[in-house]
Amino acid sequence: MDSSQLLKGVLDLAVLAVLDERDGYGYDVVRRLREAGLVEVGDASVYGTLRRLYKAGALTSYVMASDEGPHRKYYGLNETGRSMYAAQARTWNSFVATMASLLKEGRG
Amino acid sequence: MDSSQLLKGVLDLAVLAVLDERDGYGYDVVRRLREAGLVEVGDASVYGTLRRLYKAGALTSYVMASDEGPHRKYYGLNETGRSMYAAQARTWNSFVATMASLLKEGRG
DNA sequence: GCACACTACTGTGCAATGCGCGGTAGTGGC
DNA sequence: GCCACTACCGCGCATTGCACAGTAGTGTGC
Repeated sequence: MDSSQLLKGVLDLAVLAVLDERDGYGYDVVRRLREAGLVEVGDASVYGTLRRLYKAGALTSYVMASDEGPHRKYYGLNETGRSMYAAQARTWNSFVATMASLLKEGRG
Repeated sequence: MDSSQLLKGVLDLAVLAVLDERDGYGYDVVRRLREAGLVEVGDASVYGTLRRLYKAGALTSYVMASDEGPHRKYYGLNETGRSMYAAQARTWNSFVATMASLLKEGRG
């Protein structure tokens, strides 16, 4: 198992988490995820996730010019996105708890 | 997000965990996972995972007759399986920790 | 002795999603 | 002009969980 498989279904949550902290554009989200420890995340995955979340109505989007390169497409959470974030965080936490109890039994 | 996506890449670990506790056959593993809280796990997924892990050399396999139905194909961890289990558990735990720090930042 | 339910395993095809790779563009340094 | 870095997008692939259908053994009710 490399963590690429672990990301399945959780990348949405991770992206929602960084955007909940503050709006960001694709390249920036990639950097923030990597700094947070998700070093193996691919840029294409993040762009794809952002587009998917936007299409799902969870994100707002606005374009801004930049001094240091091409334009940046910023994304931010809207109400739908925030409740999606909360719901997914809950699901994730209970899932983690379930896994924790499973793993403990064989080792405690 | 339904937890089916969360299972991606983690079902291996979950199956290794229940087999580490004690040998089991497919149907039994499904039941134990569901009792542990993974209620949405599909039987075909578990059988597929068992076959995959067996093919990867992580499991031993032996067939036993049963009083209450057809034969049962038992699976158990071998050395490879145990080290795979330990490695995946470590990866999982550090991944969970990374996610936890990500989620915390946006909420206090 | 036949239909049915429950146990137990298998195969096929599908859908979701992360990724590698390559392509397009803008800005600045040499 | 060429290259590096920033920034974004599209294509096709691999993995993997699942629904569904099928095979088979055992016991129950009639």
